[in-house]
Amino acid sequence: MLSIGEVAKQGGVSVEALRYYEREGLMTVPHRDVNGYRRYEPDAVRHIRFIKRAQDVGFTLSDIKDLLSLKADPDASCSDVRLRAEEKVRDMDAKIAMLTGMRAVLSAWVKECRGTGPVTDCPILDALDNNPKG
Amino acid sequence: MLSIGEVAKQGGVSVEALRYYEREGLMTVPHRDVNGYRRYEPDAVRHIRFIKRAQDVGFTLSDIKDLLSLKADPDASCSDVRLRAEEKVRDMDAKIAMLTGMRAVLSAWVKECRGTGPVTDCPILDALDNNPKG
DNA sequence: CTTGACCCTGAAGTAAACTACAGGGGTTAA
DNA sequence: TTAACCCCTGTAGTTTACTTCAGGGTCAAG
Repeated sequence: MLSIGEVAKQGGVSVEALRYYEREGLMTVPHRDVNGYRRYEPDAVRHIRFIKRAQDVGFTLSDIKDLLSLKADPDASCSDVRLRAEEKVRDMDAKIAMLTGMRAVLSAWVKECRGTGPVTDCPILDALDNNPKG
Repeated sequence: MLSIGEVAKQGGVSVEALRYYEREGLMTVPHRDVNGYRRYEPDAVRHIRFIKRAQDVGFTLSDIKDLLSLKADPDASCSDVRLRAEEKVRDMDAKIAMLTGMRAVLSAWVKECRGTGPVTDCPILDALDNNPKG
């Protein structure tokens, strides 16, 4: 049995984050010691790492809550999980596409700028002002 | 002279957003009519569109406030603007790289999943659990 | 004279994922 | 016994870019 501090350290999160996960229903409520301290099974560390890895590939805590209930549901199927993952991949594709587009526009403007001279004659500001110089 | 509703419509933002920009110092305080209503110069629409275009290429309102003060500063140079833009491009590159990495990992997991069978034998959950199946 | 469209202020709510703070108790070792 | 840690609760703050709400004034048309 581990204290909250030990779980936090081994899981790579803060103690406050653990209490937050508990409040948000991402973890089963741990047992309490006589003094009121939380006591975790060693398995809790694995659980935290699951959450962290899921975050690392783009899932939100809300998504993760959903994944965890699938994981715990004997009637759930593998395709339920795959659907969530595919949707997340699509979300990321959309974000990447949007960022890539913005990046392209902005870097094109940067290229037009010699970087010298007064701001009154700046191609970037002109572009933002919709005052194409050509 | 335009009412706030007219500026909002022509600028493509909400009335509340305009008042918000004013509070945040992104717009010069407009004149007031006898009844207390805001009265804008026609130029205000151009100003709003500047803000929107800057948002569309990834600048935050805080960045934009900075850009606007450069724009208004006769001593500012074009390179000041370019530095901001280059930094933003770098930020976006970092975000794109992070998303692309996450996407790659997740979609690799998806590919391992046949999408059939019980959740107890799901390669995606196994990966999240750090239980490589091979 | 009332209905509807517009305007005003100030404060609070939203999402996400925590962090920080106030105020207090438990444990251990020098 | 006092310092140095650890733990507890509950509430509030953080960031961004607004939106929503409560409560109320203004104005033109019918």
